[in-house]
Amino acid sequence: MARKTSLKDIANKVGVSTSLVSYVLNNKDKENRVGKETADKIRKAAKELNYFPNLNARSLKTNISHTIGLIVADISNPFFSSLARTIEDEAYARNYTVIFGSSDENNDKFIKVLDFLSTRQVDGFIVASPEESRETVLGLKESNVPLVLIDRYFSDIVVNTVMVDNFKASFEATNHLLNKGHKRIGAIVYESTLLHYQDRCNGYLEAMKQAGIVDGTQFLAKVNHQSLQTEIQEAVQKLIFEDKVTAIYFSTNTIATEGLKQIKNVGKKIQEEIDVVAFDENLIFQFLDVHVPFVSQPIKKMGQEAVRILIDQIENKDQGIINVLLKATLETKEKLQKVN
Amino acid sequence: MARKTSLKDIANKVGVSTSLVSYVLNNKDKENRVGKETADKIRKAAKELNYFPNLNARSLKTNISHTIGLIVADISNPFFSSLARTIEDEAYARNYTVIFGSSDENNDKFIKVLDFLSTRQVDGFIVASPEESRETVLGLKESNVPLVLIDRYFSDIVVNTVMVDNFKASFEATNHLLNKGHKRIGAIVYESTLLHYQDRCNGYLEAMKQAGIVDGTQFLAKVNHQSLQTEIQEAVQKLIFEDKVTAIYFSTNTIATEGLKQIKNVGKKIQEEIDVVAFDENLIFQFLDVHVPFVSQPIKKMGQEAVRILIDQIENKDQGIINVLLKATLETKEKLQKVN
DNA sequence: TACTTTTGCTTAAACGTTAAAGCAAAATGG
DNA sequence: CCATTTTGCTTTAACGTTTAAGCAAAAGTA
Repeated sequence: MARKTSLKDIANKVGVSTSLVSYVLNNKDKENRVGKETADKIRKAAKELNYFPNLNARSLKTNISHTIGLIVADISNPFFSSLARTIEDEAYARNYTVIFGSSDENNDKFIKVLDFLSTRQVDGFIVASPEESRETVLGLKESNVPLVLIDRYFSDIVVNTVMVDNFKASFEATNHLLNKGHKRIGAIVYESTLLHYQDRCNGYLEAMKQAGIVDGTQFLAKVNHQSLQTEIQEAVQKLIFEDKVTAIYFSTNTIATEGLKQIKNVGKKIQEEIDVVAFDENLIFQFLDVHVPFVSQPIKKMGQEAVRILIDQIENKDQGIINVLLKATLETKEKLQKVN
Repeated sequence: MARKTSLKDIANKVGVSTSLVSYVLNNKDKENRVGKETADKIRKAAKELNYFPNLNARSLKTNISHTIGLIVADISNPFFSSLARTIEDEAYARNYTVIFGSSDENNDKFIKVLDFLSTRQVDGFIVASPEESRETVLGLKESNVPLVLIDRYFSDIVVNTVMVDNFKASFEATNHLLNKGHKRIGAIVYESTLLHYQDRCNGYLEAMKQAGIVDGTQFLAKVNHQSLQTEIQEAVQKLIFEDKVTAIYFSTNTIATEGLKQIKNVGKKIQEEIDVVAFDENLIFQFLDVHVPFVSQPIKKMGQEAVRILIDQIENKDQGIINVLLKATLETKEKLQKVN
């Protein structure tokens, strides 16, 4: 691979010092009293030699790499890849690139990715922190690297966050079912230490409690991330046949997918026999003969806010700790029809 | 953000020169005759000071950034995000990070992303080149940056590629329908200059031709990427009601999703009334009451091969131009049942 | 004319690394 | 015991930038 052209190459060609070239190409020629003619010659030569600055060198000198690190649970998960996309767009627009890594909900992998990216001198991190990562995030925060937590948070770590109001959305989703007259409403949630998942769980429980119908924990199934498929299979069967629920709330995308499959598998008609509501949009909803109400997350807004906060922090337009709490809205059939 | 510890900090602490520290931490202490005790002291100090090398500085010196650039059409598209994931895993395992960008099937954006990543001194590119990007890819190739094209190719540009045999897979998919006795088989493909899409189209046409039943072009609907939804709507209606096809081949993931929706919308039963086959797996297949045969792409293998070829090239284990053609297999109901 | 100011440039040092070259002291060999 | 080799380290320069400081010539002022 041929060596790229450097400031020095341009300087030699024009017959000036590299400093002048640097000033001109950074559009600081006016402040630094570079002659108009020389400036033009330099710009022309830069074009001719197809010059691109070496950002590593610049970063070494300026300590700003214009790169942000994005760590999510799994980039191939549609929620995170959509998030990644909006983060990419926003970052590019601000002249930043993004390096990414997946943690697989595993703190050790998370640490590995963090080290990997630190080594690349990223200017800051946008992080969806995995299970068991409290200490790691705390350490990260204490290292004073600009940091924004997205999607997940820790109640006792004061740091920038961009979150969705999971509790409220869950509460509303459950209420939707309650309002339709259901009393025996099941819920399937992740067995997880992650607070945002617990919020979803608590939103459901609170709605049930306020409705005063029954102790919600009775109809609550917690499933494990690893053995999702079999556990959801069991959960759906238990809820339907033992607990005789008439509706189920699925608290995540993946749970909804598997859960709906199971309802079909056990021979029940979705919505007619077992009413449902889900957290997160899902392509498959379009293929059910009925409309599944779902909690829609403002992914684009989340990504934009996260990048904005992070870059402001990096560039010292610092405004202290910022916590953005976005509203996730329940999309029902009625609501959609109103739009059309 | 507190300054990170550098080689110099360690050198000062131990009381030696930075060179020694560099040798030791790069495990070149033996070759460079560093005393055992000093080496131990250096390693200890590095631990204590929580040293991480500055890869920008190293890269500046060595001209190797251990970063690869990944450019796809859209990272939020499930095919590409899955690909990104396997590329990430493979790259990390080889001590490389990946920076990504989406081209949106647009050559100008593609060029912008390329420049952006070049500037970051990536060691090489894995690229799913967008529409109208022949000249750009040619230029990239001529710049001698290590490069692997993935998913898409140009017949007249000799460069590393990792492809799937689209023609053959399409041919087999169409034959599957022919073997079931269908004669009037429609196909919906992208109107595109991208050869891999054309290959899919040609695979269909060739199968139809060999079957000698009818001129396939008659049942071929080309749809535009931009106005997908409406065009597929029209295409499906035309194929079913005017051309009286009894089966349809969907040549991409997105086309299949929209196409299947339309079949339902016009009141036809999938498979019973209109038989189908699709290119690429799709979550929604699980939600149809019938099994949709589909062409399964070896995404993991694609990512692994691309990274392997690229890094070998970067590290000069150069083996000339490599073209990998992977087989995409038709997954039918019968086949799946054999596995279980 | 003799000064100050402005203009247009160069020099030099630094960022954190790597690695070739150099150099003294200790160890070895005959 | 002197010459050679080995050992253990340092010095130096370089990668491509940025930027403060410096300096001579031209222009302005009085």
